Amino acid sequence: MNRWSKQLIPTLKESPQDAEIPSHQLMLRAGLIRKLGGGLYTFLPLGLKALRKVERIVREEMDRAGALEILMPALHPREVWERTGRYEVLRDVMFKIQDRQDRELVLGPTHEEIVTDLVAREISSYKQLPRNFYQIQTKFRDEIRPRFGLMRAKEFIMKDAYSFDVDSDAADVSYKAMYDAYVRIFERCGLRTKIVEADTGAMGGSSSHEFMVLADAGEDGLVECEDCPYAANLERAETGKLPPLVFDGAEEEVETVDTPGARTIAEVAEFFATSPARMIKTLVYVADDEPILVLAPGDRDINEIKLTRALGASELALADDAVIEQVTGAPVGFAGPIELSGVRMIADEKLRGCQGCITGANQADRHIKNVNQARDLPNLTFADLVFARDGDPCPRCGGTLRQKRGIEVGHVFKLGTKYSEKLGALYLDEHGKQHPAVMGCYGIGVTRTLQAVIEQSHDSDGIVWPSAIAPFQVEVLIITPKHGPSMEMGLELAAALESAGIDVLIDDRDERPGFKFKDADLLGLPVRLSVGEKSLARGVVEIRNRRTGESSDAVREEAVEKIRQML
RNA sequence: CGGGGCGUAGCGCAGUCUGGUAGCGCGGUAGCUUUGGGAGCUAUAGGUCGGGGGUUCAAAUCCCUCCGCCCCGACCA
Repeated sequence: MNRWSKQLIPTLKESPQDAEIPSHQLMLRAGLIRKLGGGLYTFLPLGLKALRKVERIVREEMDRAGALEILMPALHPREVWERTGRYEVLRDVMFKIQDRQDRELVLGPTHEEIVTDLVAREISSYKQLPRNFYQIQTKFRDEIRPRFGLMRAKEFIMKDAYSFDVDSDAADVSYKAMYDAYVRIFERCGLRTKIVEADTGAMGGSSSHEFMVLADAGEDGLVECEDCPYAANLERAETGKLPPLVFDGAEEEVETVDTPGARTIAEVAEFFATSPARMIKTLVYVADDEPILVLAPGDRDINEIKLTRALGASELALADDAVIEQVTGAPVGFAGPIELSGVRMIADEKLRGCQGCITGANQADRHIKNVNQARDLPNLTFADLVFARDGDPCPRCGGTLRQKRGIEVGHVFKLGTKYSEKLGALYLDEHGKQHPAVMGCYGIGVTRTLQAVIEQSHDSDGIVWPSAIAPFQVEVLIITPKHGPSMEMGLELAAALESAGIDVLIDDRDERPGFKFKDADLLGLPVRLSVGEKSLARGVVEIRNRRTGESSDAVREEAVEKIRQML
């Protein structure tokens, strides 16, 4: 019997100062978590109960998909990370420590190296493949900026899985199995997710999908097509072809114009009394030590991931002022592609065929107008370099893309053989020939998923838990605990519910009814069963659905069955 | 790391500009009343005013410095 009076459920009437988004506020107010420091949280009994339910769903679906649960250490010797070169890549996100022998260890931010090392030692034959290993474990990342409670924490619980296959086709099958398992997991958690094409980032690999929970508080931008299933993370999203940008002055010769004080796109556009879209934004980047002139429409933002990819660069950064002046021969703010030689240029596709545009003259306080790409910049290299945005055409069907924000709760990657080659995860085929295993990796942010559920399912009164992961499914609220018959009836019903396999919390506190009702709404358990003197006098108890707010009376005998049907 | 904000009782805040007995609401404890949507009255406990240094007869308040937290940005699996 779980009695509130014996629990630790410290609810708060007011929202703590340092919580900004609804899910974070509610987790604190409903007594699920407490903060220890930035990005560090204690799970209180109720929060832990919900977390365990998410974990159980994840475990069941991973097992069902044939993955094998293991548990790897959170502490790793530095050398393992150096073997793949990722010590450098992830240097800044890893917590580093020394043991008493001054050996260097890191707290694991992820486990590709560790699991691949295991497979390298234990698997040697095609007969042992495919295999998929997973764990549910605490990860550590020295986040630049922890945020929003569990949404981005320094320490968080992740389910990570790693598949190993004989070849790429087989790996696709493993990938699909995980993809399908993820769909079921999030469905069972009561989450509506949007699956988007994603960038593989520091993970490497060929393709990946992210499972996003649409929410204004989400940290990731994404676009989805109104007319077809296309959806992608903004980091990756492409756009369909737009008509060439043609403005007034298209037929006229280029002309250099004095533009005193107009330096930014907005200032220049204002000077010419036109829109930023007419500007050819010219940025100087340095890619692997080589300066590059990057051109884009003035109202678009450069997507550095796309740019890096298009250039085939490994390092990319905006040039500093000195480099810009050296390349353009002018102060910052007046760069342009016209009559500039000796520097590599790349332009966004949307500038192809543009006419009547305005750009910098590579002279202080001067710009050039009537630029016609085909005539004035005939030898440009084009690539997709800018972020897609709301209203752009869909790259698949030409429909309209809508921009949204989302919380990334799951991510699946096809990794290829990057890790298996470097760490020697090789197997022998039936002809005795050695091959690296083809890998995939699959993550679910378990703690983040829990918070995402609340972000997606709450109202002005509190949390609205999906039944599957609610800390308890039913709250038996005894209105006047001092009234003997009420208490007896409450305990009896709670016992009956529990024998029916339903999790029950009994609010037996000696508090005013209104106070307890408010707390019940805040906690948001799916069903509230109120036992009070008045209704007992009529021989009934009250059953209320948290989500719909509908309530109805039930006699003792039918209460359990009625509740069971609501869950 | 850049920009902004904050740090005063468990929580939410006032007081800081203009130095002079540390406050309010909620919460806690005890009692009485109340009891179907965050009750009322009374009493009571609870503070290194984030830390350190300085100025001053006197510092929550002014100065220096450090720390922590939140937001925006950059960055990130």
